[in-house]
Amino acid sequence: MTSVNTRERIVEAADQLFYRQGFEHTSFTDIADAVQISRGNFYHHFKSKDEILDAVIGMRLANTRTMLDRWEVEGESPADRIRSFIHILIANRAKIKRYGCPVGTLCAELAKLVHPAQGEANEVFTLFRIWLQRQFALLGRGTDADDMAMHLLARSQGVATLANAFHDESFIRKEVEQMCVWLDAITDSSALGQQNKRGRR
Amino acid sequence: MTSVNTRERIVEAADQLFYRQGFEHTSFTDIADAVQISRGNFYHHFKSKDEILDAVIGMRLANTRTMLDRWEVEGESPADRIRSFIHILIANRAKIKRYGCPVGTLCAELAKLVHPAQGEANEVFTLFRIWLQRQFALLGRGTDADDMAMHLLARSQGVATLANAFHDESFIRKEVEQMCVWLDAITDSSALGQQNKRGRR
DNA sequence: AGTAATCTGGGACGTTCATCCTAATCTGTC
DNA sequence: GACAGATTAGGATGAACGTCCCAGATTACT
Repeated sequence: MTSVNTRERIVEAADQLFYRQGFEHTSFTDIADAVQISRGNFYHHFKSKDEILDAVIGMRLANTRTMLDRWEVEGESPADRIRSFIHILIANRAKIKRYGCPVGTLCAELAKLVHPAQGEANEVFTLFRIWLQRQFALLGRGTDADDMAMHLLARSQGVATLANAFHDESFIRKEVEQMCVWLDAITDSSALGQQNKRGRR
Repeated sequence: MTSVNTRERIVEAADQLFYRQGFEHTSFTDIADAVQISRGNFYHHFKSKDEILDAVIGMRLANTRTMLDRWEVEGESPADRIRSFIHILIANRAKIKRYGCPVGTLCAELAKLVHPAQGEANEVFTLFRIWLQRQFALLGRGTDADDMAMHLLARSQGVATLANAFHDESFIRKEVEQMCVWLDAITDSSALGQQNKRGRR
């Protein structure tokens, strides 16, 4: 019973450390110190470091699914839901400035390591991609819904990368504004007459 | 005399390996094998691994400066020069698909390592940023030239990140096309009547 | 209360790593 | 041809790492 708790604490600590320090640069000792647990104790919960990574990715996938599902219920219109996606950048701006995007940086690292978990890490991207694709399709963009999903994903990634490199939060705000303008243009052209609110922030 | 050659070969091999495997994941043995040199021999050319990194970044900075200077001479119009920048993505599409953007991935890695050379690595970004800013200023966009430079940098980074994650070259082509469309819109609105050729690839 | 399963701590092992050291070889100069 | 400096090879070193092992401690079930 308490072991379940311990396992969760390990995964959560590893999640944070992998994000902040990278997967390879995070050692068992780092995680052990964070969870206040002995090193050798890990192997009762996980067979290897890679297995911890799998658990971390699994948790991220679950959290992402939960978040997207919530938005699908709460968001009034597809455009609103897409705006929710765009505003992740604002909500997480401080961490993005320091550590970049958790999804993008992990995928990039695992790609260089030629790590077996590469595919699972990319699944998080796919989750966003398919979700966005569905929203754009609902906006009447059936043909190029996937292109638009990828386009928006790419812009978010680029913003995170540069905000991190230049340590600039204001850049995030500017680009988020631009993305919303772009989205409004999409919305207006596909569903004429349907006015959409602007100028939040 | 031969030592200069060796030093250069070390830096070039390290450059490639840092790109493909990441800085931390590349060991002295890896570089030694690539250059066909003994391990202990490094310390006659470099005092530490960090010093090799400095040399690699220095070489990248120099190469980037050379490239940008060449474009400034060759490119007929500022818009042409910006198009040269955008087309880096096309020229390097195979490597980007496999390893991402060399600049972005290195900056992201060093940020997580809290590495002292972080600032120097970011300088490569700054080089592009200032160069693009100048081109946009020449297009009459004095006020928001820097915003546009950052915007284009971000989009390039995002494209590289996703092309790498999804292993998709065609996505690069699509987005490059879109960026050129965007650039043409900028050009047309700022310099009316100056027709610019379109539809390459 | 007693026993089996689960959990935990801490040390041991073998590997890899960056770095250092030293002896040998090469190179250029007088 | 001798000598000094530059260059090289390869082993030594100590630290850090992932992993393994096992003896206690705790928990759960009868």
